[in-house]
Amino acid sequence: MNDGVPTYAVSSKDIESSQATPGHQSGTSDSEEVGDAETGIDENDKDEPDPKRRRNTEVRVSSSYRTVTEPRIIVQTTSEADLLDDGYRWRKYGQKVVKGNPYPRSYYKCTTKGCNVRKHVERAASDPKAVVTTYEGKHDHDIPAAISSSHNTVNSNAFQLKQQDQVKERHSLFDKTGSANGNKQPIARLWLKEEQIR
DNA sequence: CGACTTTGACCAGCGC
DNA sequence: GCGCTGGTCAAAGTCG
Repeated sequence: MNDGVPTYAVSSKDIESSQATPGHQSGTSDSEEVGDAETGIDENDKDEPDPKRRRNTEVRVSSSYRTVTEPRIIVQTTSEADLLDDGYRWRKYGQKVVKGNPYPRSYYKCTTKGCNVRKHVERAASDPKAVVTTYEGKHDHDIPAAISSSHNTVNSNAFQLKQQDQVKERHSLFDKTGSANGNKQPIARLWLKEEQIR
């Protein structure tokens, strides 16, 4: 997959299972197709294609274009919440159902100006409670102070340290506040381990 | 009013 | 060469 790209993964077993999932049929692409409803809508006016469609995009930054040189960090958390608030602000830009996993994968971008960090969030097929977050790139900025979540800030600091020092360690997150308030933020466990994925 | 989410479509790589 | 799959874009809609 990626060669020479340092990838920090966690619980490779889970990741493996979520990737491979043998015995799982794709079953996608129901024979839905465009049936009939659409037809008859300004057929003649082909001059104006769907506004949704973007035809002439100058430069597409497709995944394949990227010369994967950014560090990829895979973080697995055990949480009931889909989105793990790590202190940064993210904007969702897509969601896709990937093969072998009944749960959709969500794509987020860091909304900080100039920061091109992306992250993918998906649940493990085998364990719905396991949320796998894949970070691509590194934040070249501080955690936005606007984020009002002290407990999360602690988490992010720890995470940032992991990124920088690349230390392998295990962390318990949201522990103090999570149990104290016991509602907004579920207790999540973050497993960080340095690992090379080839 | 601004920021964010949702959702469908497009595109390129990869496998068969 | 074709079809499938994953990843991203962008407009519309929603919420604070």
